Amino acid sequence: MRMNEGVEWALHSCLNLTWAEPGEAVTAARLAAFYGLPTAYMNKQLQALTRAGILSSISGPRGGFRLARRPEDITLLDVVTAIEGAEEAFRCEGILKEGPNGSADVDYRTTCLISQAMRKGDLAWRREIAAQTIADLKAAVERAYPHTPSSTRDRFANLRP
Amino acid sequence: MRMNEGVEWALHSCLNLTWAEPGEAVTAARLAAFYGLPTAYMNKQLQALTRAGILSSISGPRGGFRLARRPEDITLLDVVTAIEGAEEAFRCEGILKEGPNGSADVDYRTTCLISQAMRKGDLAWRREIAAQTIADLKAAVERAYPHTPSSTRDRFANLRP
DNA sequence: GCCAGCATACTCGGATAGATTATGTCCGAGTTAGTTTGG
DNA sequence: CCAAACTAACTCGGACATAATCTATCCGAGTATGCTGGC
Repeated sequence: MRMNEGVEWALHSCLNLTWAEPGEAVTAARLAAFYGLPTAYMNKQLQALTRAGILSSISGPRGGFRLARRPEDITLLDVVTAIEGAEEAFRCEGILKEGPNGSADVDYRTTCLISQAMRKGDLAWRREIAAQTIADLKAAVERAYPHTPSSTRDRFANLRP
Repeated sequence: MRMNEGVEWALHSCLNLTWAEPGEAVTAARLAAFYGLPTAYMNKQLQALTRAGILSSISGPRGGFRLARRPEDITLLDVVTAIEGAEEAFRCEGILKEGPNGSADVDYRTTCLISQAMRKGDLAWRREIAAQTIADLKAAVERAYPHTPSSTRDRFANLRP
């Protein structure tokens, strides 16, 4: 049950984009070089974020990615869902169908008590990370590491990808 | 981030074992046939539960598996951890090491604020499913479906695996 | 009739293949910037 | 000198390989059972 590596990349990239020059689009190559990551695969993650409406993309020279919404309106759950998909972690495949008194017509995701119990956990997880936004993270980082905004901008400016 | 299919099998099997005849060991073949699942793979899951101290196994004729502890002392988290392992879902690989002012000596799982934010979600999930035991499920099922204990025992007795 | 020894069938346990998903890479469609050429 | 068209480089986007993990299977080590033969 490991989460995709791309989730970490996506979260860091969204955060980094909050510190980019206003109106500036940052290319996938720069966002990847920021952490020494493979460009093409980073591009893949950014595409997923774009499809989810979290980033907007611009083609051609001077192109790249920028945040499509305000950081206050992007929750961590949004980012995770964009990369991982929306389905819950626990899979109720409805094995009760084959058990005693089982029926193929019943939706065991709603009637099976095990499924319900696991869903409680899933919902608690979702609630927790949906309560935190990129803006919250940005503020917390700037409080703990005040130099981060400027050093991020510097790195974007000086990186030669 | 899909959870192993085996988690569902393990949870149902633990529950079924609470309804077995007291002192009776149930073979992997019967537990698998209960839901029409492949025996050998079910055996693999039961082995994991045994290694985790949730079940105890007995070899030879009249052998099989039984609960190693009281249902009150087995949480859903115990079962999930036995199958999935103990590591958390979100992977902080410490990509900040390669970022500006990054250091190879720092443990970014504790200092990275993104990692901390995601850990909040992970802990909420763990807390929720650790609060529920096999005994709780057993009681809930018996309340909702009173015939389940006897029909489970019947199926164990009559299954010809 | 009773007991000891033995063969046998049964069960778990770990080692071994196959399928699915995640990871990583490549090249083409579209776009913008700069250049060139003609008026 | 100015403007319009063109060239060329750059960027995203999706299609294509490779690696890791999950799923499924197989066979061997060990054990309790039931039988057999002797006392």
